[in-house]
Amino acid sequence: MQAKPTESELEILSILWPIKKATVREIHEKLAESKDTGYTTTLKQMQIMHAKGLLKRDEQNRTHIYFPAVDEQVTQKSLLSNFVSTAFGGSAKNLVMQALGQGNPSKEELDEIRAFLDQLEKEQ
Amino acid sequence: MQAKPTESELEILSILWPIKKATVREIHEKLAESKDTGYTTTLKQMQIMHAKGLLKRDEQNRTHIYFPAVDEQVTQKSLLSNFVSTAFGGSAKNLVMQALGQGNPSKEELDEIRAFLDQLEKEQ
DNA sequence: ATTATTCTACGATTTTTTTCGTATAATTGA
DNA sequence: TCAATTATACGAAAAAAATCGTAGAATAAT
Repeated sequence: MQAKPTESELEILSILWPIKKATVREIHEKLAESKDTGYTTTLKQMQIMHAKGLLKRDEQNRTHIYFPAVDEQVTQKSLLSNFVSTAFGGSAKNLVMQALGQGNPSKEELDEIRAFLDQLEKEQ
Repeated sequence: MQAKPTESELEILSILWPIKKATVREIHEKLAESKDTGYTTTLKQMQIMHAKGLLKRDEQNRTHIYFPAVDEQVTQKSLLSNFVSTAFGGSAKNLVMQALGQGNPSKEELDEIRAFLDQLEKEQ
């Protein structure tokens, strides 16, 4: 069973998911845009994540390369489920409306969501 | 400025928001359904929340009565905004679709959401 | 070839969050 | 009335999460 990533572990995963792989330094520089911690902090964090099984890494070369070891969708799903129940009293609808309200979605996105709603209903 | 509630503070707020007010014992018994911590732990937690300004309380009687001091929607909004950006790379749409997918919403809820989408689009 | 830079590993500290024990006062009930 | 129960307050400890410094090895730059 996969432990829930902490806040700062999630930051790292979020960077890593889209780009698939990265060195500690690359991650660190991304992080540095928004927070102000030392390089070894990022390094240590990623080592811990590796030990926990959240990241994989290639140790062939001196500069290790890290990969996500957990699937983005799967992780999001479990975080979301936890979040909905603690922050939104279990109501996905409330969360959805709030999210839409502040997300400023484009017409295209709205249409995608509509299509998705239709499909959901049909499946039922 | 309002500090972000921690995980277990959020559990307490979630109980309190719908029922508006409660004693420590009432909260504790609710919590006891899902976790297994002592009474004084809940008490202390609520005292801390009071000190932080997350809860108000009426100290008239020996058994204090606690109230939420932060608005549910406002708090949810800020938590959500944080959550979307860390867990969903800032894409509200992705979060919404994932939430709908697992929420198993009823036809009524789906319709509400559709109406909401229409309204959003009109506003733009 | 030397020096400077860049990495990892390791251990430790700091900070934050959660939990609990004990003392004391108020209330309840036998 | 006197013992048992139920509250709060307070301090502290335990647990979890985040941060950093230093050492030593590999690589790069001069």
